[in-house]
Amino acid sequence: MNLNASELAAIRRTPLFSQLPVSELEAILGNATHRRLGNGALLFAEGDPAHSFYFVQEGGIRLFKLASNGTEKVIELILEGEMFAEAVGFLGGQYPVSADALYATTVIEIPSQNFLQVFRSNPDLATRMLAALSMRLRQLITHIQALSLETAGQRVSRYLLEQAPGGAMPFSLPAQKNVVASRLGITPETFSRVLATLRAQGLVNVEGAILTLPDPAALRTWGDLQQQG
Amino acid sequence: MNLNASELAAIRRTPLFSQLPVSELEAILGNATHRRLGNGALLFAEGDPAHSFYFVQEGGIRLFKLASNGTEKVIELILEGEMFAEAVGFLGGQYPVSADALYATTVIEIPSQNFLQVFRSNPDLATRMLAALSMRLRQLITHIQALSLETAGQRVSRYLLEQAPGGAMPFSLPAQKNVVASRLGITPETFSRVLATLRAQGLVNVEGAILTLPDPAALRTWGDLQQQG
DNA sequence: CGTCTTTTTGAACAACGTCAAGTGGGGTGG
DNA sequence: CCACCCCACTTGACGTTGTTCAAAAAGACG
Repeated sequence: MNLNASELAAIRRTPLFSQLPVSELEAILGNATHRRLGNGALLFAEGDPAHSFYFVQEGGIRLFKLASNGTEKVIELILEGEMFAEAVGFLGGQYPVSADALYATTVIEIPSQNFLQVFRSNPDLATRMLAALSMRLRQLITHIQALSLETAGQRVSRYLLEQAPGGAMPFSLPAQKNVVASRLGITPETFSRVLATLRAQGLVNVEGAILTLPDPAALRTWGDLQQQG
Repeated sequence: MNLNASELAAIRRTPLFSQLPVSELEAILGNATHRRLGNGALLFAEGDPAHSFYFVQEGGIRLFKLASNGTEKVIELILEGEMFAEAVGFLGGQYPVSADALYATTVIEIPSQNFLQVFRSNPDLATRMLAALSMRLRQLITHIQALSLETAGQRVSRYLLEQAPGGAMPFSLPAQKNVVASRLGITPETFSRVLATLRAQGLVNVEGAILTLPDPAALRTWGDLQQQG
């Protein structure tokens, strides 16, 4: 195994692997390797044969799709300590999205092959896997709902509320504003404008890259008011 | 078991159960029951405890979410012979969407409990399940992409092309136009207008409720041209 | 036929995107 | 230490798409 103790521990903190016996975890991670990615480096492209899934050890990953006119649409942002592309091995097909690094990033690449073997003999792992997937399914459904019936204001306020740990703690955006904007399905300009109104109303404090939500409840109310109709 | 032979056969035509040994299939379907729904009848609501998944024996189901202002957004349309909500049992939680009948509909309600048991002892079923889920995951990702970077015209043309079996065969929309429009994330009015232009250009023929695409390739090209940017 | 619902059509409006010009801050080199 | 540049971000003016509201037309059904 190519991983050290602290890396193992990190992987064990994911819901999927938290209670897997050591022997099986080792079987899965047997061929795992590190991949170090510079800022913006491509990890895989949409359509590439899907042979591995990934754990973000440090940094962040952007999952996106390319439209035929060349513009990119961010589907999801994966941050430190999270896993992604776990599901792809099961169709033996291709990655449905492209992935690149939000900044200097280290991922652990885990070939799906070993995982599939352990999976077949460990019902508990299988169940966890299903749970993880169905959770992601729900997130995507929420995402769809947000895109199709929320205004830009609603999406931004909701996103900020999701980011704020606890509710009023300071936090920083996980990526550049144009990336976050794309994740929200809006342009950087619109994102900037919404943030400006929010700041003007005292609902968001901006100090450099650090954001604070002085009154999360008020922000939530404001978001609801944005509703069109 | 409450199901007759032809019902069993129908269920066996789903990818998930196509190769499951009879004994296990019977174990899963042991407590299955019929549910007959009138036009528009509610099967379950978002937030209801999720105890079962469903097979559409006859008719169709609309999965939707309610916004806080009361408007409904269609997430997916489930037609005859398809299954849905397979995944919910694994989180033991609540349905993330509401479901009602598109027209008079019969579904087979399968308690997830039995399924979970068989699942734990049958790695093959588990693998199929994962495959099914990751396929649905991909569909949702496509859906998200469509909503966030395709114009109304593109979405309609793509949807029509998806519906047309083979390419040029006549077909009818699976639901009323306002339902389909919502599924596409547009208003009925916009849907109607797009269809009107399409008809004017000879790309779609409308005879009552029956649509035909005389030239699928041309329709696809037209859709690509709608691209904004 | 008359009524009710679905669909179509029309016109005005609003939200968001686009294009373009500015602002500001952090890093680099003088 | 300061000046400059570069890049991300902001701000402004304008155009387009799709929504909204309203009303007419077309089906469905008794």
